[in-house]
Amino acid sequence: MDVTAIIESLNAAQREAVCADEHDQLVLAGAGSGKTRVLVHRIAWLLATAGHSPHDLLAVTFTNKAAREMRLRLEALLGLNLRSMWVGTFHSLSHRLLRTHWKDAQLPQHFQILDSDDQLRVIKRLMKDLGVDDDRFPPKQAQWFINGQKDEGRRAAHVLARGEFERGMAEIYAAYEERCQQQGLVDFAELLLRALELLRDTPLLLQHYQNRFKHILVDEFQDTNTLQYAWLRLLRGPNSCLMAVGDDDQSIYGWRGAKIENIQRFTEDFSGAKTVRLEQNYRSTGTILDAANALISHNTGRLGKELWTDGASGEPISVYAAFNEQDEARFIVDLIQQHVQDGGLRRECAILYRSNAQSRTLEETLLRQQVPYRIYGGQRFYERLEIKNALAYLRLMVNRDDAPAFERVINTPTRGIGTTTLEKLRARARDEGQSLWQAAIEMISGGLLKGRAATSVQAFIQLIERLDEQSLPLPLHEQVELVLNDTQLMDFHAQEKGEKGQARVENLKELITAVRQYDPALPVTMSDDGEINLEGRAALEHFLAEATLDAGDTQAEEDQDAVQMMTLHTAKGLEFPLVFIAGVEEGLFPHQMSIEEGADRLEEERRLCYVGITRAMKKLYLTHAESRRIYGRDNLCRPSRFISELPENLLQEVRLRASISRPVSARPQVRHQGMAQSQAEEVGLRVGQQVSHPKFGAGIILHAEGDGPKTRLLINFDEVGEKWLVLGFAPLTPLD
DNA sequence: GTGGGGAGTTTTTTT
DNA sequence: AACTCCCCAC
Repeated sequence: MDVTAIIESLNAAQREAVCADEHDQLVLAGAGSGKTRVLVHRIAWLLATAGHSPHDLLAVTFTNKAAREMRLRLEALLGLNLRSMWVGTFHSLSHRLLRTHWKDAQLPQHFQILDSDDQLRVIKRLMKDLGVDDDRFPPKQAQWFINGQKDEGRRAAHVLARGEFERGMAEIYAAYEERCQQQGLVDFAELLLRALELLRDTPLLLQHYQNRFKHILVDEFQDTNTLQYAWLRLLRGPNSCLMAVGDDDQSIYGWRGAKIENIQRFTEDFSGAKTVRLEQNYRSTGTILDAANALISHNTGRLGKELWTDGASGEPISVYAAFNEQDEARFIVDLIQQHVQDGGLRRECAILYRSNAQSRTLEETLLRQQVPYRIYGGQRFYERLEIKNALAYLRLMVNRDDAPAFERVINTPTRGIGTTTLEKLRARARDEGQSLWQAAIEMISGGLLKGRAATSVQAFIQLIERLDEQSLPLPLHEQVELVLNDTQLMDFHAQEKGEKGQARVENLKELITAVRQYDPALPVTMSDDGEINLEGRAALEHFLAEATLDAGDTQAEEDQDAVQMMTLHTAKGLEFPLVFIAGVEEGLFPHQMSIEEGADRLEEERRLCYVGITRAMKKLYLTHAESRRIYGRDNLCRPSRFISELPENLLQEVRLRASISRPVSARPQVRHQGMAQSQAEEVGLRVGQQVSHPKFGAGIILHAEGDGPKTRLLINFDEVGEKWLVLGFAPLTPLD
């Protein structure tokens, strides 16, 4: 590797961070300032110049995607295989520690990971058993409470409960803690907390890892929560360095426990730390950066940072005031079509929005205009019902005591084991302190179940035992295939009516493919006396953990050139030449809930807007609607305060030009600003509707006043401009 | 065990 | 408006 060439390609600030001496560092990396590049090059520098081995380094990210990308870029840059280097998410690294040191962590060897869905089920079950009133203590809130406490590093015994509600919650937490321990279940927050406690309470282990990791590098540091920060501080040994890379202005996850304070106090906690600011932006035009800088300057308590570019200032930011969300969608889609007509690609365009509900209107319009699009977000592959059913069978094969898995498939597909039987099993398990599996076996052999129930439960037990035995010597994907067929899960979902069943079967097939391609990267632990079996089960266990920790993409990657649609949160870290931010209205963005929650939340919304703006490379559009249907009701909306926080000289109000619009088939219904519904419905008109007039040509309805046939319409005609016409007299034809 | 009907909910998302 | 959850009837 030519280190000199790499270093020369960096700017001064980047170079300072990459080639820094071995001390703690805080790298404040503005949007588009080459953050990942610095991280990757720093590691390369440590390996090539400072003489470290990959074994000495630990790189932590938040998402699996980011971890994969980092490893990939490093391997490409160095031309090395970096399997010995720890690169992963807080959760995957914690998981690794716990699997390796399960005894010291006081966990059963085959502990299972609970995803949030399973966690909620466990909590609901538990509350039923405890007889807790779920009106006063909603299970979702209990889950929120428990995770929140764990994220703060607090065990049930340490909860500071004030008031009846919190005391109740704390009791649920304590019972939940006990049940998870008993069943060998570990939720997401528990992975981190347990790993932290493992290191804290096992000095030799801590020393070992502190000595090993000479350098710890963290990405997206502004998103760390209390627990993650404690984890980092513990793992950084007396002779190690921590490099935290992040951007306080892009901290947008406070609502789920991220502590922006962590980045703000970093240099106090690590007193020798140097701060490097990366402010030169390689992504956006000067105009876009000026707007971003101006917006974020309205926040308080910033560490301070100003983005700049030596590139062109580019086009102004366009602001469009739509009549309603349909008009907004049409405006956006029109411009995208124009972009494509001018030779651009659809994938260069991104539509960003605050909440998922906004995607529907946009989708409908794209669909109608036959513009291919891709939506990010939504249900992920390993979270789908049919996939979770399949995984539950596999989990039972690995660990018979896994109660959530047992409950999920005991009667899926239906095999005549109803609530009554299940309740008996639960009662027995509870009274004897057994797992459901044990309870089932003992009740069968003790003759405590009668008739059909006994037969069915026995058959279920035998099924699992047989599958376990038969699948053991098989390759992983054949194990899964066997399970899908012999449990009749495939048939069960195949006979579900409608497209749903079809899709589920497809997904199950997809699961087999995914397993076939799965490379567990296992250290080969096969013993001489041919215990291939052990190896086969270990592979399955790895696969199951990975499926839970990385729930997969929302949808299979499509090669088609498509418009990119996602929430502002999802867009963080991405960039697009052409960006639309839709629904920039008070109440929606900033969201009403954030406005009500106070200044901190509002500042977070502003950071979210900052994130959105800085996604744009060349051209940015902000759109807002005067009227928007939310929860089935029309609301009048004011433009967002964020728009007025942008310097006016950077903005350009988009004049309505109906001529750029193509006709769309909005359902002919009018319920807007007093326009008479019945009258208008007859002719199929509504505000925002495009119409044609024999004399004035094509135009678009801007306003409606009055009632019945006397309704006055303000129409902006392409050729002759704005005109007031009376509905009853004007020969208007809707353009659909 | 399924399906219909009524009531209640409704930001943002990863692990 | 659209979705989930829960209860009740078949």
